[in-house]
Amino acid sequence: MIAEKNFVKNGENIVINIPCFNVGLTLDCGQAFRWSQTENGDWHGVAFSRPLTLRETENGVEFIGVTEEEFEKIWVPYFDLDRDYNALCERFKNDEQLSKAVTECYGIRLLRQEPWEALCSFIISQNNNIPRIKGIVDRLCRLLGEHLGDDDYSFPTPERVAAAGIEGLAPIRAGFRAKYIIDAAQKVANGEIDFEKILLPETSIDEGRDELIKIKGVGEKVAQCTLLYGCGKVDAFPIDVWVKRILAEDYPDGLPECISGTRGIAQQYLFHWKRTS
DNA sequence: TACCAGGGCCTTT
DNA sequence: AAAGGCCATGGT
Repeated sequence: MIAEKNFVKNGENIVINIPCFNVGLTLDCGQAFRWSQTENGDWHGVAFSRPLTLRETENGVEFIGVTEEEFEKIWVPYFDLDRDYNALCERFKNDEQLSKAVTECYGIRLLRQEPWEALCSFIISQNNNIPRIKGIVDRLCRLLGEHLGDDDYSFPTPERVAAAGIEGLAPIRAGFRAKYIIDAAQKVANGEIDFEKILLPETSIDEGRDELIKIKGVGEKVAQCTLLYGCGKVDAFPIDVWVKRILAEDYPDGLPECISGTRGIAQQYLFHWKRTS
């Protein structure tokens, strides 16, 4: 179900036309690391072990080769298509800086990724740059993920990663982060970290954070990223070097009231706006 | 509270 | 082409 129900089946494809969905911005604004643009301008990647190609046309966004069932079950939640971003952005415009951010970065949607993938990806992100993060994640998936045909691989399960061990991860060249990835994989695989519970709406951000920081190499920032991008906690608020700068320069007296409840989405607009301006 | 931990991208010289 | 700064950080 989409808030503004506006999709049609076009042969093998689903075409949607909804406000505030810029595919390139959404997939390349630093929240996910497994999407890339092909030569003809399409976007291709893998999520939930399903390869997907997206195409922006004048009729809307085409989900190539996707059934209605897969669209509803997988891609509507992944691309947060049930949320009314126009209403959200209107609310954000009550703040001066945010008003610029949502105008200049119009079309960003917050992706609802798999919890384990988000956790692992943001452990890899620490003290690292985006091109290299993508490289490490790509090598991890090729090394331990399931081959899905063509050049597509699933994100490896925590069990597979834990079994590989620190030495087994050497080929992905994650550096000092390898030991953190293994500790995370072990704690998720043995149930010490229970994403089923963290995913429950009644589990608070603080509760989730307290669980996640038990993992070596997971501090406040990586925990907040995992909750925001992987656990549907849209009020989680990761503070990296860019957001720290924004807080110091633009919000010395604290965050505006108009983002309460969805602070993480506001953060995504501010982060990308600051980084690209 | 500093400083250190892989490695490589990217800008500057 | 070589150098050096920097990077969606956390541990010690």
